[in-house]
Amino acid sequence: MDETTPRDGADSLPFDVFSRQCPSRGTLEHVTGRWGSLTLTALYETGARFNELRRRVDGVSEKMLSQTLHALERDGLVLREAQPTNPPRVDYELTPLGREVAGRLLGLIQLVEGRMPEVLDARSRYDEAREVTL
Amino acid sequence: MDETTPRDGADSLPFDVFSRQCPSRGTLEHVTGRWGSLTLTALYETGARFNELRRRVDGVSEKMLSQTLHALERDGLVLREAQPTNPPRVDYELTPLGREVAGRLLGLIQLVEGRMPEVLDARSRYDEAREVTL
DNA sequence: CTGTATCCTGCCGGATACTG
DNA sequence: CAGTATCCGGCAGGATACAG
Repeated sequence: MDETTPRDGADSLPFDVFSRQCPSRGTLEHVTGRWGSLTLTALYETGARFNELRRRVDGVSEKMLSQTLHALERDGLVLREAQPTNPPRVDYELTPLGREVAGRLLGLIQLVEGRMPEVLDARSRYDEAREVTL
Repeated sequence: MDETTPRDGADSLPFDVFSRQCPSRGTLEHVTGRWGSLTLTALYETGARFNELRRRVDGVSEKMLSQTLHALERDGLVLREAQPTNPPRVDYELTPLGREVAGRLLGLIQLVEGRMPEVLDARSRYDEAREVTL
């Protein structure tokens, strides 16, 4: 593979996330970002209202959840349904595309969760090896 | 589902990424982070040396690539092989676990890349709707 | 070539207060 | 309840220089 080739099979890709200015990179960051991934997967089983969502995603602030939801809604991954009642009630749920993305994220998360023992093991070994040198 | 239940089926999970202090959250962030996801998938097809990797991941700085690689190596996802030659030569490649994770990431990335037309469409509609209101 | 070390800036993101 | 507005500290992360 010569160096002008970005990567295998990527020649014909209109949206290459490995290229700096490609808009797909921004979307990927929304999806995989600190709160984006958790928000999407939190909506996988069932939709939720704002505060319910806050409770599902432990640690997220109002501001960041709001920002995250707006970005995901703009990208067409989350659907926002506001009801003009009093008190106001807003439901969030995944769009079909959002569900596909969330499904993949869920798989990734479950893989990571399931392999945490290995990860923690690797960390111990890594840290131990570093301590000796120090 | 009462509010003490974290989420469906998660009762018995030792590592729940939805909980704030769980170490799995940190690993997930390494994996899905801005540079982590691109670095891992860039190594999927074949290992690479430092500068080759920098070229594959367009836009990453030396500092961030170095940091990212260290974090991934510590978590047992990337293997670092330094050869004591002059000039120095260091090869990076995925561990078996890293390959599994990268595979999932690759699927996610390809999904996003393939659906970018839909995403851009959704964005246009969203922005248009906002402009009217402003 | 393969990195660290240092400096510096922007903006991420938390806390708080306020609105409808 | 469902958010926006504002302030502000910390750190992510870029640029640069330097080391082995």
